[in-house]
Formats: sequence, C-alpha cells, structure tokens
Amino acid sequence: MAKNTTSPIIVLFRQDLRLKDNPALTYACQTGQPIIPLYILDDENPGKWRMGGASRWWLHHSLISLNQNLKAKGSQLFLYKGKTLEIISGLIQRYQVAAIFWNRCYEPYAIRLEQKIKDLLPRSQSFNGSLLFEPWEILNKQNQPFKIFTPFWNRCMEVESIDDPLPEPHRFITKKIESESIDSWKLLPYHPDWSEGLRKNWDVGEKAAHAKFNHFINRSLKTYDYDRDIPSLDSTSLLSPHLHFGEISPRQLFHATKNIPQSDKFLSELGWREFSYYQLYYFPQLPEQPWRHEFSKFRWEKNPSFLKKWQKGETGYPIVDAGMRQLWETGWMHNRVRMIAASFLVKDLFLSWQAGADWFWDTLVDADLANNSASWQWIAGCGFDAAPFFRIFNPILQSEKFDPDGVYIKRWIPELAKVPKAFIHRPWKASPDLKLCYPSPIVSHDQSRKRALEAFKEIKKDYR
DNA sequence: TGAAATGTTGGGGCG
DNA sequence: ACGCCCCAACATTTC
Repeated sequence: MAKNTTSPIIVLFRQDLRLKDNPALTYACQTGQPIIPLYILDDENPGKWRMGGASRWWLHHSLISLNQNLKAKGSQLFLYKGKTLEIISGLIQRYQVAAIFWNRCYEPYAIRLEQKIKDLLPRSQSFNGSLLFEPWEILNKQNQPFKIFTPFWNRCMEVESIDDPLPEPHRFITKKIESESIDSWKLLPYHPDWSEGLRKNWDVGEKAAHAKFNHFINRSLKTYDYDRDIPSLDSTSLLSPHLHFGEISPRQLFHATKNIPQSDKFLSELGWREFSYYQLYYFPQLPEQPWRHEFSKFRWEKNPSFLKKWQKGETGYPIVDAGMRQLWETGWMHNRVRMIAASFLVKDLFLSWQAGADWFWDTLVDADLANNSASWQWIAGCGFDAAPFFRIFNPILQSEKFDPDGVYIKRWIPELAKVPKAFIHRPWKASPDLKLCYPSPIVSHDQSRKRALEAFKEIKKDYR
C-alpha cells in the first residue's frame, strides 16, 4: 500500500499535558498529516502504581485545560479509558493510523508498554519531553551510571547542548474520532468530596503553570537559596505538580533561569529530579526494593495505629503534624517538612519507607514515581547518595530552626493557636490549664533515636 | 539537605 | 601576679 499522506498520526499524551515545548506534538504536526490528540486512562498497566486520589483530581482538571487549549487551535483532545494496547490497536484498524508519536515516560511499566506500541506500529516515534538529559547519555569515566548526585550533576552541566524549548505548533489538521466524556471517568472525589482544599490552592493547566513560574522568577528566585527552607514563606516554586503532569517542561525552566546569577540552587533541584529518573531507569525496582541491599534485612514495625496517627497529623510533634495536615488539605507539602515528616515515620515510628511512599502516592498532587521513590529511599538511608541512616532529624530542633515563630505550625494546627512561642515546638511542656485538644507525643524522640541507631548497627554488622 | 557526644580553648572569677 | 577552676564557645568525632 502506498504511503497515504492523509492517514492520521496519533499523538499520545500522558505526562506532557501541554502545547508548548511538546516535541511529539510539534513533529507530528510537521508531517502535515492529520493529528489525533489522544489521552488514554489506563488503570491496569501501572499495576500497584495506579494513579492516586489527588493525582486523579489534578488529571481531571489538566485534561479539561488541555482540551480547551487544543480547541483554541481548532482541535480537541480525544479520551479513552481502558487497556492502552487494545485501544490503540482498535484505532489503528478503524482509522488507518499511520504512526503514533509520544514523549517518553520512564516508569518501568511505561517503558515496557512503549516497546509494545512500537512493535504494533514500527513507524512510531518517541521523543524526549520530560528530562533535560536522557539517563543513558550520562555515564562516568568507567562508562557506568553515577551513584552520587554531585558528580552526576557536574557531568550533566558539562553537556553542551540542551535543546531550546519548542514553540506551540501552528494550526494543524485534526482527525476527528469518537471520544468518551471525562465526567464518566469519575476522577473527582465524591462521597465525600475532600477536594475543597485542592480547589482553593491550585490552578491547573499549562497557563497556570507558566503564571506560577513567572511569579516564582520575579518574587522568590533571588532568595531561593535560603528562603526555600522556611515553610511559612511559600518561597519554593510550587511547580512540582505542573512538572509531573508536564504542563511545563524542565527545558523551559532551565532555559528561563540558567543565566540568572542566583539560579544555581533552583537548577540543582531540577538536577535532583533528573537524578531520581536516572535512579529509576537503572534500578527499576526502586519503588519497591531498597537499593542498598543490606536494608532488605530491616524489620520494620507494623503498627497500623501509629501509621494512622502519622497520616492524620496526630503524632504530637507539631512540625510533623502541620506537614501531614497540609498534605491532606492541599495535596502538597513543603519540601523541608517532607523531610522531617518522612524521617519521623522511618526513624521515630520505625514504619517502612514504603508505607510512607504509599500514602504520599495517594495524597500528593505531585505524586511522581521517580521522585517519590528516590526521595523516600534517600531519607531512609537505603537509596543512591542517601542520607546515612544514623543522620536522624530531631523534629523539635528542625522546627525551631526552620519555623522559629511557629507561623507554619499555627497555620495548619488551629488547636495550637494559643500556645505561647516558647512552647510551640513542644506543646506538652505548656501549662496544663491551656487545655489543648492536641495529642501528647506518641513516642519519645530520644528513645526512638537510640532504638533506630541500635537497629542500624545490627544490619551493618551482619553485612560486613 | 543532622544531632549528640566528646574534645579543646580561652577569658574571667577568685583565692 | 599566679594558678586553678568553671564554663561558654567553638571544633571534632561519632552515631
């Protein structure tokens, strides 16, 4: 059969819900063939890592936003729910699809799926829309993957060319096909609808992402170095969910900030994101298995009651509880507080980092398999370039250091509003006639610390 | 992208 | 003036 220039190309959207700097879309448009912009909600392929509740809320709004942006171009987004391969094979037969274009994902299940799509339609093409550097491009002098962040990032920064972000494509022809309605997917929570805090805190979509980025550049980037650690300030970029869903690309962030003198710290945070994807690529078991083998011996506690209290923000340690409540209410937690709350779960409650990762997966709007897994392994001490296990955060000291006046704590824990500054980091020492409706600490940090150190000595000893 | 324990130093009070 | 002790303040080691 002769090559048919009117046969359509499917552009498969996944974690690249944008029009600007979208290589798959741009190069599909350049063929001049009709385009089928397609999103498939496939809850089966990811297995255990099916999208969590907060992510589904975000996805709902992001798809609507992408559809609107496409409509402004005279196009639209077509929606299907089910098994990716089955749906795609159906479309290929029905519409004589010529090829499928997509931007690569790096989750192990996504990589496997992409290979099968390529087998289905060999003319298909994949592109880099989500990373500054492909994992296979960055190797050390022995041609091995880096294990430590700093040399990894130094090597990245020696790479000459990072492509300039692509402009939005001009008008293109859309091949119209049937579509499901997004409401039938029931991505939004009901019974109960817990999404009010999310609605209040987030604007979803490509335009919102750029607005937030501009605000960050103008207001926070200059003092990012220091202010990003103060959770009451909202001085971080707040871009994580936009980045995860690809409403804005790392290339866009990189190019807009690389020449600004104070941008190093921010760029290195992008570097940590790259490093997480790198880890997941070279160690696909990252979400489930500790990278440092000796940690598989660790006997984590199984204490559903402690886990519940951590999840609900009722541990009795204000900074931990404030973070966990911010997460529950807004689908997001400040980075510094994530470290403190995560350290508390692993090293004070002695619950597994996997249990923490599961909870974050369900509740974060920025839940990202690479970042979430790598960061939990980092705090637990078993990941690439991880904090050593004996490096244990003291939740009281961290609180005094990074939230000295308790502004962040009081924002998220109204029960503590009346506690004087002197006791805000340790309310159990405040006068009993305050009658706080706030729990006493469920564990003693001093004792937990000692216990964690003992356990660590144990696995280290065995391993030698 | 810790914190606690332990070691060292140097100024001041005091006999 | 001198030695002794105390103890902050800082540095180093250890977990």
